[in-house]
Amino acid sequence: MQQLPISFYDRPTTLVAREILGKLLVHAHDEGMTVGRIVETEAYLQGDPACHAARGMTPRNSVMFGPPGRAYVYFTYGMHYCFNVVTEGEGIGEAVLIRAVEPLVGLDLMRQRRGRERVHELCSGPAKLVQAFNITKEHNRADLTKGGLWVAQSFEEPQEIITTTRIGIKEGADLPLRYYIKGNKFISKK
DNA sequence: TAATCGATCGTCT
DNA sequence: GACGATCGATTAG
Repeated sequence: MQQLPISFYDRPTTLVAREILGKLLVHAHDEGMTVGRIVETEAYLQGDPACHAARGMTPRNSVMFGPPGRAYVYFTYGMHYCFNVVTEGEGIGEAVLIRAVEPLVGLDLMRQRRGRERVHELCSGPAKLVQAFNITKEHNRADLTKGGLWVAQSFEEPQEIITTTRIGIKEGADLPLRYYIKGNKFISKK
C-alpha cells in the first residue's frame, strides 16, 4: 500500500476526482490501521462559487493554493470536519472532497470511533469518514506522500463512474462535479 | 421514503 | 451577525 506520488495530484482537478475513485485511503494510527476504498468524490474549482477558494485566499483556504498532494481539512456546521486532497499546480486553489469510502480494514476501530455498528453508517459521508478514520484538524496541510495518512493504488479499478451534481451546496449546485462508482452501496446519497 | 429541523462554532463580511 | 462542501433524529405521507 504505497503512497501515490505528487504527480498523481498535480493534474486537472476533475481528472483527479475521477481517477482517485477505487483507490485506497489509508491511515496508520497508534490505535490501529484503517483502510477504505474511495467510492465518491466532488471537485471544487477555480471560478466555482461553491469552492472555498473562489473569493480569494484566506487563512482557512490557503492550503488549497499551495502545492498539490496536501490535505485540506476544514471545520463546518460547528461540529464536523471534511477532508480534501489539493490538486493542480500552486496558486490555483482547487481540491477534491472525499465524500465516501467503502470500509475495508479496521472496521471495529471505525465502529468505536463512530458509535455505530452498521458498516453502511461508518464512512458514507464526508464528515463520517473523517470521524471513522480519526482525521483531525492536525492533518490540515499534511503531505499525503509522507505522513501516516495517504492514498494508495488499488488492484481493482472501478468499471463505471457516474457524474452528477454536488450535494449540500447552494451556489454552483447545477454543475456536474460529483463522481461516484456506479452501483456501489457505500456512497452517501443516491 | 421524503421532508424538516436542531446542534454548534469557526470563518468571513 | 450570518452562514455553512453535515448528520441524525423526528415527523409526515
